[in-house]
Amino acid sequence: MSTARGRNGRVTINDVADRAGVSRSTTSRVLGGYGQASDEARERVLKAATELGYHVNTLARAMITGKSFTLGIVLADIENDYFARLARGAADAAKAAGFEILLANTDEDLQTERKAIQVLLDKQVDGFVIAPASSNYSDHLAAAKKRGIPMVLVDRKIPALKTDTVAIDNRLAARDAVQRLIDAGHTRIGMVTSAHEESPESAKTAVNTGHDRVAGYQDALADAGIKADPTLLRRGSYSSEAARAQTRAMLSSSRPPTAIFASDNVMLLGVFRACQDLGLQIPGQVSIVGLDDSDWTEIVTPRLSVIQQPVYEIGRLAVERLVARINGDSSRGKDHLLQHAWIGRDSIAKPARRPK
Amino acid sequence: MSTARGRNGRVTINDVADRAGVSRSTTSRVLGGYGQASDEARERVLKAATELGYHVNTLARAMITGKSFTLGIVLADIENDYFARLARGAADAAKAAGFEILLANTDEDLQTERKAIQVLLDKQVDGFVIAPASSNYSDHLAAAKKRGIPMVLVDRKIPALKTDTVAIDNRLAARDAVQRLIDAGHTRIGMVTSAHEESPESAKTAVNTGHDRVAGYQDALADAGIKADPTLLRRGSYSSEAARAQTRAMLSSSRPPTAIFASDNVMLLGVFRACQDLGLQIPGQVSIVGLDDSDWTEIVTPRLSVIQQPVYEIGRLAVERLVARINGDSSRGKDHLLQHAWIGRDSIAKPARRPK
DNA sequence: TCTCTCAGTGGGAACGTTCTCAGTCGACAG
DNA sequence: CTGTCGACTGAGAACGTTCCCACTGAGAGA
Repeated sequence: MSTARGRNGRVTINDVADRAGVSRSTTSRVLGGYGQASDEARERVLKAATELGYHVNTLARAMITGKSFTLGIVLADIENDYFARLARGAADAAKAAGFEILLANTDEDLQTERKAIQVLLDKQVDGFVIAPASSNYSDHLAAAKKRGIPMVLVDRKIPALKTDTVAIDNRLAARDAVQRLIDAGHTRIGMVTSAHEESPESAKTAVNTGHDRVAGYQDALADAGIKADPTLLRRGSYSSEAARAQTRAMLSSSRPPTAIFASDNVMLLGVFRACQDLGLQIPGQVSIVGLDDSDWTEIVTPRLSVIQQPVYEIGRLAVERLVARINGDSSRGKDHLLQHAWIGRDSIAKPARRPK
Repeated sequence: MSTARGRNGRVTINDVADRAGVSRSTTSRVLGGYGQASDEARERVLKAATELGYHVNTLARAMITGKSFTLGIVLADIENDYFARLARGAADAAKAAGFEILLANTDEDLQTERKAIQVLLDKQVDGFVIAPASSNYSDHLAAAKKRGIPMVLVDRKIPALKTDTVAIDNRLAARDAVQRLIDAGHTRIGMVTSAHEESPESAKTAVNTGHDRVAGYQDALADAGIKADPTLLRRGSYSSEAARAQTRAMLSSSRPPTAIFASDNVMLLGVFRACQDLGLQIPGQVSIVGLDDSDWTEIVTPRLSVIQQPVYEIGRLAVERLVARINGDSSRGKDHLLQHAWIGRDSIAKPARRPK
């Protein structure tokens, strides 16, 4: 009961050793569960530790062993339900493997991301999972990799890094989504995305999720022999309000689309609200499909058809791969492409006849 | 450019000192920004540090200083948008104050919570923010407090701990929500909650958020002279599916309510879906009000009226209070009650006439 | 010239662990 | 009786910092 203490108020291994009447080394062996120790020593140490309320200082341990059993998770925004669910999958996997999670939001800002990674490294994380803000500027990631810090990319690829990446096949997923609209008879299909237009030089290195989805959209159109209309591809910043404005503009134009593909859940929300704004019947007057499911897609009227990503699985697998790397797996970095799924609901119908 | 290293592959302060031609002490002073150092020494140290790519090992620093600049955040579930937003507020405040965040999910499980707190303490967090799973069993929190670890409670109160608590006035908020239904003319008002029935002994210590909201519901009824009908107070586990089932049962009973108050966002989702299940018009046949806003409440049909909590602010303020404690504020623990707000939308109307 | 001060400096201890290594002791084989 | 082995132990170094303290030398004041 007597909570004896070292000078600093904390119970240290020395206090336990003193009370148990054995050396610091033996105490450490018992408590750390390695090396040899007689039954008697073990018993006395354990008893003393319990009585004193001893708890290991993992910082001190980490200094010696070089392993902090802490993982960094670097995401754009934990408030976005996509990342929240991803984080949950990651957290569960981390817990299962005995690791804790240090969280960082980047808000898609490269500078913030650089800083966050530096802080994580300073805190001696054993590795990190990141949804990188940019596919072009990844020197900070390359530097970390060079220093031997394991990392796993989620949602977005940076092939040059040759690191493990967990995601879906975004191009194929987008293609599948658009194909559903084509199957329903649509030929004027709009897309709302936050992917910026590719500049000549970024096109070489950028293999961004957003760009992949645009490519998938174009694939589907091309396969169906539909000529892409550039006015139907709307790019805005990554916010539902931007998507809302873009969608309103597109639908109010002289040659509006009969169906719209939203590149992710944030954009989908904006697309949906724009249709509400304009009083358009879904799917009577406009069909809608999104890439990414969300809680709300099933309770709005009508329920929205979407391509669903196994987000939780992505988070979980990312951490599992990361832990494998930390534990010495040095095989070549690999793309882990998980399967997307079609969730058919009520937001797609035949195209409405429109006055020419 | 030459990335010189200590024996372990990491650049240490010794490497920098050697290169700069000064002692470890001086180097530490310059890099740590304390104590005296001549301009010349400063310059040489900084130059050497940059050249070698030196970064401090915060673990080693924390061991000496006793401050890890890491905060624990213990929440039920980061996937719940309430907690996600709270976490975001906390993360932003932490970043502003120069702290990092170690995240833990408890799933409202007491055992998990105990473990999580132990792990956080082992990792030497400087303090933590917690939404405690139980108001009754808080010995682990009391123990941490006794050890001098600062903590701030969010969303839920444990008066016995006498610690800072950041929340809204749940009883008043619930009362306000129900009052809106009464104002619209309702007298048969149901409530769906996850708060368990109070047992005689828990009633003494438990001052749970859930119980407060039930009390607020009862306050409003009592003030209006409405006799509470126990069949209209439905308790289920904390999941929207449970709320959905409870709501369906209540609405299908012989004397259904004309309006329903949902105690939180998870419950509200279940209530809403139950109304959809039964094909009931909202607010024509049933009025609905919730406590907690969510993304989806504004896009469903009809848009739901709710009491909104300043969730982000709660997270932010909690961390600010925590940081103040860490920095020496030893004033008495205080309840910080933030203002809730009424968001009037389209889910409340006069009670429908029902066949007797 | 002799103090006194004070900015600047470096040596060594400290933080709380783990790890390496040499040593003791008893058992047991030859 | 000697030698070898293996279980067990503890002293001391190490991890990468910060902190304490004593020392130096230059400048100021008497």
